Amino acid sequence: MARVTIHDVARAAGVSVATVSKVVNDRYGVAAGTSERVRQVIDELGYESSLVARSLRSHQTHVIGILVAEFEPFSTEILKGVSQAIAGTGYELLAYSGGGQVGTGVGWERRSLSRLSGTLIDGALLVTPTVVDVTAPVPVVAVDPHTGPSGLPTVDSDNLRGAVAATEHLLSLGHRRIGFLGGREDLESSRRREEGFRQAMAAAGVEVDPDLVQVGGYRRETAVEPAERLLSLADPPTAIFAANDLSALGVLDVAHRLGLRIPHDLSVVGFDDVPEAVAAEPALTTVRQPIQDMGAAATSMLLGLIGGAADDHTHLRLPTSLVVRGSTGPTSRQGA
Amino acid sequence: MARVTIHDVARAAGVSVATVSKVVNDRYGVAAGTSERVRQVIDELGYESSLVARSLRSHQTHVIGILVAEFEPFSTEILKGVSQAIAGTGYELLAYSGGGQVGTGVGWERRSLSRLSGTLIDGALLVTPTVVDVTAPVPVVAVDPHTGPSGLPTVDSDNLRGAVAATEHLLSLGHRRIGFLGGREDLESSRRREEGFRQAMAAAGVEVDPDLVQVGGYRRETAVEPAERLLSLADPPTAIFAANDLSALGVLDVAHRLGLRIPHDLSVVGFDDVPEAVAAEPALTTVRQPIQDMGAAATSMLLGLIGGAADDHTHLRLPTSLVVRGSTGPTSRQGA
DNA sequence: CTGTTAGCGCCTTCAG
DNA sequence: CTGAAGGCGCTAACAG
Repeated sequence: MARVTIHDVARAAGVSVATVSKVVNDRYGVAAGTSERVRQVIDELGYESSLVARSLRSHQTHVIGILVAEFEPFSTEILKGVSQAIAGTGYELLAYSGGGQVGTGVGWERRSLSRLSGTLIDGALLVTPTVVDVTAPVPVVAVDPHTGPSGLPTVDSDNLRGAVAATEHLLSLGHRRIGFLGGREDLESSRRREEGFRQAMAAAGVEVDPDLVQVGGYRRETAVEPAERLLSLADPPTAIFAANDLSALGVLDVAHRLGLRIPHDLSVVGFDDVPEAVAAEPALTTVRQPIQDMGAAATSMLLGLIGGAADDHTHLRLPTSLVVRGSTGPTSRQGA
Repeated sequence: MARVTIHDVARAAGVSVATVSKVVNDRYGVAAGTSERVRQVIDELGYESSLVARSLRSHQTHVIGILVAEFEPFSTEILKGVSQAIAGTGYELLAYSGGGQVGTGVGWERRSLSRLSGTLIDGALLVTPTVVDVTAPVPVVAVDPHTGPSGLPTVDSDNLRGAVAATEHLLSLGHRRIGFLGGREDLESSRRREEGFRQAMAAAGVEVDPDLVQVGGYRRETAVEPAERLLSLADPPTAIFAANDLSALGVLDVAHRLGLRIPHDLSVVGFDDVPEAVAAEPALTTVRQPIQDMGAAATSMLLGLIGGAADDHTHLRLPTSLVVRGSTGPTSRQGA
C-alpha cells in the first residue's frame, strides 16, 4: 500500500540506493549485470521515482506548470492548446489552481509560483495573471495578463481592435443605446475592451451614457446583478456588449428571465469565443480570441526560454475577429 | 531571483528555522512578539513554503490530484466540475498530464499516481483510466474508467442505455444501414456503447453488417481513416454512430471533404456532449453525459475518503440522455 | 564499478 | 519559549 521507494528497490536488488538512482537515470558507471537486475526489480515492484523528491534535489523535472486562478472555459482552452503544443517534446504538464476562491483573488499567481517553482517545475505559464511583477527562479510566460504586457514575456490578443469590431457591428445594426459590461476596472483586458467600445462609439458620434457602463466581473454569476441593473433602466439599452463570454451568458440568463427575446428585444455580444458561446441559446455573437493558439504560442516561448533562449521580452499579440451568430440583430426599437 | 526559503526568513528575522516553521503553521509555543516579527519578515520577503519540501516531510498537502492522459474536451470538462466542487473546501487542485503521447498510452495512470502520491497529493482522481488495479498510499477515485467499475470507487454514466437511445433515434428516422465507430476494443466504455448499439439493432430486427463496425480511436484524427473506409464502401451507411464526440467530429470532417451533406446524405450521432459538439456544423446530435456533474460527484467521494470515510466501493452511475441537434435526419436513400 | 556522505527545503521531536 | 538534530526520497560528488 505504501509507496515503493528507492530504498525498497535497493534492498530487494541487494545494491545501494545510489546504484538504483544511477540505473534509473541512465548514469554511466554501472555494470551491465547489476543494471539488468535492478531494472528487473523495478519492474516487479512497479517503482517510479517520486517527482517531489527528485525535483527537490535535482531542480530539473521536465515538467512545466500552468498556473491558473480556476478551471473555467478560458483557462481550459489554454490547457488544450498547451497540451497539443507539448506533445512530443518530452515535457509533462502540471496545471495548478491555487484556491479557486473568489475572494482569494489577488496574488494567487505569486503564491502559486512561489510554492511550485525552484522545485517541481522547470518553467511556468501564468494564465490571466493580475500581477506580473513576479520574480521566479524559472522562466515564466504570461498569457493574456490582466495588467497588459510588462516585464514578462507575454502572449495576448488584440483586445482593442476586437472591441471596436464588436461595437461597430452593433452600431451597423442600428443600435445606439449600447450597454457595456466590463470585467473589473483593474484588469487591462477589460480596460482595453472598454476603450475600444468608447472609440467606436465616438467615431460614430454616439455619446456613451454613463448609466450604461457597468462592471460585470467576468463571471456568469457576477454578471447577473449588473445586467439586471442595465435592463431595468427606464430607458434600457437595446444591445449589450459584455467584456467576456461568461458575463454575456449571464446577460442572456437575465434576459430570458425577464422574458426578453434575443435578438429581437436585446442584442448581446461577448468576447473570447469559448466553446460555451456557441452552445448558448441563441448562439452568442462574440469576438474570437484564438485561445488555443495563444496557449500553444506561449508554450513555444516558454520552452525556448527553458532551453536557454534569451528573454527578449517578447510580446506576442494575436489577432481577434468578430464572429456573428444569433444573439445580435437589428434594433426593433425606435429611439435616440 | 532565487526562491526565498525558510532559511532566508529565519536569518532576516533573527530566529531559527524551526521558529519560522511554527509561525507559518500556527503551532503553539511562540511568543507573540516573535511571531509578529516573523510574520512581518514573511510579508516583506514574500515567502511561501515550498509545496514540494513540505509535502515530502508532512504528507499532508491539501492538494488533490487529477490525473489525465491529456487535456482534451472530456478531461477539461471534468476539471471544470471538480473546480466548482472544490471551491470553499480549502483544497487546491493539481491536474497532471504525464506524457500526452499517443503511444505512451497504457499505464500512464499507474506511473503518474506513483510519481505524485505519497507525496504532493492527498488523493487522486483518475480520469478515464485504462487500468484500475492500482494501489496507492492515498485515496483514489476513478471517473469513467475504460475498464468499467472494479476495485476502485467509480463514477461513470449509463453508456449502455445512452447507446441504445442513440441507435433507436437513428432507427426511428428510417436508417437501417447504420455504421458504428467504436473507441478501442479494450475500452469498457466503448464496449458498452457497442453493446447498446447491437441490442437496439437486434430489437429492431436489423442485422449488423460487420463491415460497418470500425474502430475510431476516440480522437478526431484517428477517426478519419475508419470514417473514410466506411463512407467509401460500395454500399455505405446512411448513418454513423460514433462512440464519442471527437470521433464524430472526425466523421463530419470526412463527410464534408467528400461533399456529403449532413444530415441529408449522412446522419451522425456522437457521445459525450462536450462543448465542441454544439459548435460543429451542423450541431452534433449526441448522447449527453453530465460530465461536470461526474467530476463534482467524484470530488465529493474523494473528499469523503480523504476525510476518513470507509471505502464502500461505491459505483455511482449517472444517467445519460439523447440530445437531438442538426446532424441527424431522416434517410434520403431507399434501401434495405 | 559500487557504496558512503551530504544536503535539497521543510517539519517534528526533544533538549536547553 | 526557542534552537539543534534528524529525516522525508532522491541525486551528486567523492571514496573505496
